[in-house]
Amino acid sequence: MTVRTRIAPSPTGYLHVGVLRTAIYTYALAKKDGGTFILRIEDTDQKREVPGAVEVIFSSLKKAGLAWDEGPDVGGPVGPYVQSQRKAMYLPYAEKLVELGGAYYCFCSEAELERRRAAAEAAGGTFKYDKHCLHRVPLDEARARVAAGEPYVIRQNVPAEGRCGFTDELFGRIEVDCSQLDDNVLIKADGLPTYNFANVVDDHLMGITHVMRGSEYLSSAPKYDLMYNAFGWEIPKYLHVSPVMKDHTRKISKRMGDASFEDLLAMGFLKDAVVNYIMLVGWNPGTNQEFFTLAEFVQAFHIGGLSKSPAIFDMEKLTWFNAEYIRRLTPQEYRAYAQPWLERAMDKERWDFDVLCRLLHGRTERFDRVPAMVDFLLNRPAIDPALYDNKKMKSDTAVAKAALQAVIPALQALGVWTEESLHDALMAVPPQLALKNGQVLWPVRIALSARESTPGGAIEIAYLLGRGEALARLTSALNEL
RNA sequence: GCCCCCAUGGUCUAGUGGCCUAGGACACCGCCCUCUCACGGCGGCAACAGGGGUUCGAAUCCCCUUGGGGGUGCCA
Repeated sequence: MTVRTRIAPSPTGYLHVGVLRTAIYTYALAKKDGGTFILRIEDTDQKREVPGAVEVIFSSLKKAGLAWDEGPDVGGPVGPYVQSQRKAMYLPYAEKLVELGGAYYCFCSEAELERRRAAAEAAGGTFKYDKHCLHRVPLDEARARVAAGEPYVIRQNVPAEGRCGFTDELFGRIEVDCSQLDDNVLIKADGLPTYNFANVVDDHLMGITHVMRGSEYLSSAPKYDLMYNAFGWEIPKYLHVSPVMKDHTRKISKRMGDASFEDLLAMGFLKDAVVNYIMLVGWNPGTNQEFFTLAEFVQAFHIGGLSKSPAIFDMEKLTWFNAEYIRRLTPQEYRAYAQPWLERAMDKERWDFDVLCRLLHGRTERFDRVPAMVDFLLNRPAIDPALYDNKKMKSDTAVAKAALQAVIPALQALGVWTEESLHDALMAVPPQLALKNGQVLWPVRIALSARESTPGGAIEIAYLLGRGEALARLTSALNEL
C-alpha cells in the first residue's frame, strides 16, 4: 500500500510556522516511502474567507520546497481538493450516517443553544447537547421537516456511555468516557460540513493512509473513529504533533504579532534556513546532525524522533542557522540577496557594492540588519571620545591624536586611493611612531566610523568613504581631540 | 469545573533499567587568532520539577503532587 498524506491548511492569508512544520513532516512521511503528498484546502468556514489566501498557501509551500502531487492547482484522481467545491459530497454521507444511527437531524436554533450554553457556563459547568432532537423528533418527522425547508443541522450521535478512543502512532492508545464527548454538528445550517465531518469524509475518499495534524485534535479523534467504524471505513494511522510555542504558555500566533513564514522571509531569513530550523523544533534525528536539506530530511525522518511536548520557537537559534546558511552562499548569491537591502539604504553609484558585500558577507545574520550595519558610512555620527580608549589596542586619546596627526599627511600624499595603497600607507605609520598596529588603526577606524565595531577595519572603511570624505572625517576628528 | 496529553540546562533536544561523572546545538562567559567586529579554534557556566514506591540498580517503570499544553464552538 502506498503512503498517502495530506496537508490541509485553512486559507488564512499567511502560512503559520506550525502549519509549515506539520507540512514538512507530512511531506517527509510520504516521500520517504515514495508516497503521495496531497494539498487540500479546508475552507468550510465562509465567515473567515480571506481573498487571495489560497494563493499565499501555494506560493509559501512552493518556496519551502514542498511540492504536492495532488492539489487544487495540479488536480488529481480524487478531487476537487478544495472543500467548498466538494460541498455536494458531504450531505449524502451525513444522511447515510443518520441511517446508520451515527447521526441525527437537529432543529434547535443557534440562539437557543447559545442561551443554554451561557447558562451552563455561568453555573460553572460545560454545555453538552442533550440529544433533544434525537429523542423528540422521530426520523420520518425530521425528514419531512427537512423536506419542507426548515433550517436544520446534522449532529453526530455519540454513545451516551461506554469508552471510546483511538490509537496514535506517537501517543499510543488514548481512551475517554463517551459521556465526555458532545454531539458535534457535522453539517451546518448553511449546508457545509464542519471540520469534524469533512476531515473524516475527505481523508477516506482521498485514500489518506496517515493523518498528521496538530495535537489540538487529540481530544476529538475518538469521535472520528466512531464515524469511521459506523461507516465501516478503514481507520487511517494518526500522528498528532505538539504545538510550536512562543514561550511556555503561548502558542505562536500571527494575530498576536508573531512572524509567519512570509514574515520571516521578509525579515531577511533564507527559506532554506527557516525550513531547516523548523524541522528541528520538535523533531530530532537521533544523531548530532543539525543541517539538513529537504531531501536529506526526508531520508532521515522517522516518527520516533518527534517530541510529545510543545516546543518553543527560538528566534536566536533561527538567526544562527540563517547566518550559517548565509556564509555558505557564494559571493554572487550573497550579492543577489544583499543588493535590494543595500539599495534601500544607499546610492549604488556612490558606493562600491562589491567591497561592501565582501565585508558584509561573513557578518550578516539577517539581511534586514544590513542597512544598520552600513549606516555609519552615510553620515558620520558624533564621536564619543571614550571610544579612543581601548585597553586591548593600547589606545587612548593621546595615542589617537599622535596617530591621526601622522596618518592625515600620509594619506594626503597618496597617489591612488585603493585598499592596497591605503594598507601600505597606514601600515607604514606605526613603526615610524614606535606604536603597535592597533594603536594607529584603532583610532583611525574610530575617527572614520565613530563606531565600536564595524564591518571591515580602518583600511576598508577609508577606501569605501573615498579620499575626500575620509580625510574630512579624519581631520575633523583630530580637531575635536 | 470536567476530560485528554506532556514534563532532561534559559531554549531545541540525546537518553527507552546498569554504557550517565547525564551527550550535542543555540545563547552566555573566558582564552587564542586578529587593524574593530564577525568567522574560526580551545575551554567554561548550566538540567533529570517535587515526593513516594518497584528493583541489586532508576533520568529511564508505577503512583501522587506541582507545573505546562490541548479540548470542552453551526472555528479549524
